[in-house]
Amino acid sequence: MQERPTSFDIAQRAGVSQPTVSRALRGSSKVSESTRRRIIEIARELGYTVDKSASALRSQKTRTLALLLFEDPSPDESSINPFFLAMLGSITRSCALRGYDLLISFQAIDGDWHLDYEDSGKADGMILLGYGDYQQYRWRLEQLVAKGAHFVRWGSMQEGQPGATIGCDNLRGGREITRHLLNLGRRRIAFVGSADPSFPEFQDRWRGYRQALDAAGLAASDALRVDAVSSDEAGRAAVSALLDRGQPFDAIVAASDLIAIGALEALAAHGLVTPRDVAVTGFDDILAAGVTHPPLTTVAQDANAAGAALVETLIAQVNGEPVAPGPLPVRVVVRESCGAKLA
Amino acid sequence: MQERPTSFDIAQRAGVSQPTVSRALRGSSKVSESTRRRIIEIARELGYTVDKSASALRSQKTRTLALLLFEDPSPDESSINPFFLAMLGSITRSCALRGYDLLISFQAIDGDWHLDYEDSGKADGMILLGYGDYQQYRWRLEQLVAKGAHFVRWGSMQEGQPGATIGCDNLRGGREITRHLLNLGRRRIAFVGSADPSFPEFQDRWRGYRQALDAAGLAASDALRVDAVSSDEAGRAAVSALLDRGQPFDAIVAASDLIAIGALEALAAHGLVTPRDVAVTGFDDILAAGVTHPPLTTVAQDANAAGAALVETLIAQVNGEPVAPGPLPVRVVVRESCGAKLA
DNA sequence: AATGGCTATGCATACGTATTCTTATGTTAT
DNA sequence: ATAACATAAGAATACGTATGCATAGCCATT
Repeated sequence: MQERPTSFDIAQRAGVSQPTVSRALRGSSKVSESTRRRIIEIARELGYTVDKSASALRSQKTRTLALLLFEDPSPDESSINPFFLAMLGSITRSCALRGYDLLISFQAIDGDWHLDYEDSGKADGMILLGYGDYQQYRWRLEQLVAKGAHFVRWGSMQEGQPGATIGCDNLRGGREITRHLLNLGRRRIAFVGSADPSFPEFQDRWRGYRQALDAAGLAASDALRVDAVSSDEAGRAAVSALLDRGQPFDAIVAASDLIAIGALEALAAHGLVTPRDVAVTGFDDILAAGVTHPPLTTVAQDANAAGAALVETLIAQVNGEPVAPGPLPVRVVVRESCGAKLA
Repeated sequence: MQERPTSFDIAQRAGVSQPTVSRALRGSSKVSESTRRRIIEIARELGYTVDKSASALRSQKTRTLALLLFEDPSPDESSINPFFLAMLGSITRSCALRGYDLLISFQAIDGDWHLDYEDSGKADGMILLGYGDYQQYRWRLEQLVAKGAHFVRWGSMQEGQPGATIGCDNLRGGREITRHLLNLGRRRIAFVGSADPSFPEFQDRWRGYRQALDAAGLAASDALRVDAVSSDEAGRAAVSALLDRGQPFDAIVAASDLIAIGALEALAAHGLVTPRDVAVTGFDDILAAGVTHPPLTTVAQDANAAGAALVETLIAQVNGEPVAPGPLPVRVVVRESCGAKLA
């Protein structure tokens, strides 16, 4: 266990003062190039690294971002939404590229997270990730805005929301996947997923679904919509309930891949063949979507672009450069559950 | 943007000194219960939170752990090993339970991570997660030990390794899944995955595979082993190569689920039916394993237990309480790719 | 009543860096 | 030669908390 060298140690060996060391290492223009090189060399020899706590305390900047993940309603021990996990990768990488550390934390959406991270100097800003009841959410966002906290939220991009929000084009995604099914000749298309304002992404996808039906001269029917939050169990239960209604349908637009996976299982359990009897589509393009039986046609969100956009926007905000990003593009990924690849 | 209150503000309103506030909030026994209650009340009113940087600087403890994820050899942009992602959830939760924050970071295994986190006071200890070439890894671990750094590694538990390691019982897992196939009457069982000391987990699984064959009086043949790192592409390529060898086989023990998924695809591409022609098993029980076609029989590692064990062990180590955890149990999950559920 | 011991609190300071202000050392212009 | 000035670096200090040490008050013991 060696003694950790401080900037004073470097200063002494370099024959300069401690502030000069600090300036040299931070790239200040007020230190001569020769001195800087000498200092950097000595720092490397001694294995010196800047003390994060001291630096943060003095400068009041942590160069750390916090990622807050909100659980789905049922805080099932092991399941995290795979799409968010995929974004985690790109968020982490984007942070690293910009020289930021990333704190990660799971939160109950009705917890006290809104008064912690930035206040306590744990992070310079936070990324908010998670489906969840927007009503419970909103006033906390407003509190954050009032405090002047820095944050970016992943979600449905709508007017009048407190703070910065980035999301993919859920409306367009819902519209295009539904149009895809219409083009394949499906006419009685069900929607599985909440259309409630509490889940604005799902609501947007549902609105897209309705737009596509309208454009085709078909009316969306409440009899063909059934609520489900994002889990395979919910999808299974919802589709079972739908089947029990006795309303005929030839396709299901699921509001997420997890729901779609549940839907596939429920259909199979009832002896229906996908896509022959009922076509099924998802949303998210998680890894599992490629290996379901049949493989799931879905709407891909670009998790990499999403993560990068969140990080870039947040850092800009922290630096006081206002930015107004647009919605991220989506893309229909055609596999087999929609029936497009049948003869 | 309000002014952040400090412990002095609390002290002033409570009519005590700043140190008393600090003691009261940290639960020191040297402050009277009535004073403590008053202070806590005032702190809550003012929305006070302890400044993490200042606290860390003074006490030299960050109450933060760092999770370092090492990439697979090819740093493919979007793919993270799903099993590690699953562990991430329980690691995060365990940290939260113990009042620790969690820093997360992706690292190249041959990078400079070993001299950063603890030195710079970013974290009190680190969790090391990732398959990777053990040779490149080992001397960095030795450096960490020499420095007196705190860390726990996820991996193969073997004698003489530097620092603390926690892993599941890979040997037993390999043995039991192989025995399962033997019990189902398979006799020409191939192993797909590296048997190289650079990937000790895979090597352990391979050793278990051999033990099971030995116990059944069968000899493991090099002709039925083919290298693959953990990705579906690698699995696909490996099984194609195996098929090209012309050696007959009736089962594949894949060293990971991702490899197994690649194997399923390669077999299907060659017109072979799983499990009729070739049974396939995986290792990890990632989410995707339940929805492959056919669903994958695999060895489940308990990601929750694993994450908790890592965190508990590391915190104990940080607190100077030495612990010596044993390997975590594994469990064969029987689905359909092994043929057990055929008539 | 004087002494000792215990409890609750205050005082002073340390943690290691970044920043503001000041000063020394040239350098150029007059 | 001197004044004006740019440049590089030092001195002093602030950031907010935690902790070792000192002390005031109080009760019990003799």
